Amino acid sequence: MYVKQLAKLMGVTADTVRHYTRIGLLNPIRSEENGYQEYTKQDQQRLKFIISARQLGFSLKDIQHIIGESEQGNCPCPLTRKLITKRLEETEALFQETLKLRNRMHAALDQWDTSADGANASDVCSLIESFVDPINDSANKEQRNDD
Amino acid sequence: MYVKQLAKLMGVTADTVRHYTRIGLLNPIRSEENGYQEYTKQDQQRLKFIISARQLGFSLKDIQHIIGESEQGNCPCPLTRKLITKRLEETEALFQETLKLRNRMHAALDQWDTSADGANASDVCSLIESFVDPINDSANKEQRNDD
DNA sequence: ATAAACCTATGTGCAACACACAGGTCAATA
DNA sequence: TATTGACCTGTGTGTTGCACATAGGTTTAT
Repeated sequence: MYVKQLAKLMGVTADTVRHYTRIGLLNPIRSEENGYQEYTKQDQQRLKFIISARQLGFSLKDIQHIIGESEQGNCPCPLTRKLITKRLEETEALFQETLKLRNRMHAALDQWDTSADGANASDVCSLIESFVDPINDSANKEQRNDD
Repeated sequence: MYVKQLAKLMGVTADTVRHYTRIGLLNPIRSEENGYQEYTKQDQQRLKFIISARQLGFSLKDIQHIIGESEQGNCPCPLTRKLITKRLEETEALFQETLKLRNRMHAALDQWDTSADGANASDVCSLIESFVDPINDSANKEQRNDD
């Protein structure tokens, strides 16, 4: 089976399959007559595993390590548990950051809705330069003991 | 002012300043005696703008375009509004994806808490290969009309 | 003068692919 | 049989926003 067929079968792009092959996650056989990569059932199973692991947030390097453990005859599960814990922390952090960014963007759009496009010569874009984040504006943060 | 000093002053790394310089966002003057980049007050203002824009989710390329508009004498605000709308959509999508990923990871950890590290020879990692996502498992999705 | 500490510019690496390119393969047609 | 066209292939490079490594220059202390 050539790259395109495997890709289609597994619902990914041919470039993705080539990428996994390049970094050694898949090990097709180089056809002698035309130089094409020939993928076997094993590669197909392997690719399925990679896709599942990616869905759970593992990086390709994580997956390499997990496969490495497995191929050395060790049970990869402890490593898997350890890795997902780290990835979960990162995902949690990304989630929080993305949430905050989204809020900032909404706040900016709200503010810009009622502000004109005025252009001082001194700045680049008055909208951006005069944006005050109501969430992170320390004067408006939680307590207002200054009145 | 050299790169380190400007970076420290603005709360970013010297590498960040160098990066912005390399892609033309900052335009320091090359000192003739030692070949170092000399940053002016203008660069400092520009850097401040870049940092603000980054906080609002604009890409460096967005910022280049906005600055380009401004330097051509046009008001960049319409462009700014258009760009942030696009970026907000992307951020919203990322937010949703990250949320779903987080949920999948939690579900996996929950499931793995009560499942042993069993290792079938045929698979790479039984934890990953036998993970069933309760959220996306179509058999458990909303309606159960098959009974 | 010389050593140590600190700074600089430039080149490369990272993640996970997507894209561009040049050329090979295969079936249909003239 | 030759040729056209559609489709496929591998390999090289681009993407984003920096961080890191390297080699060397500057400055200060001795």
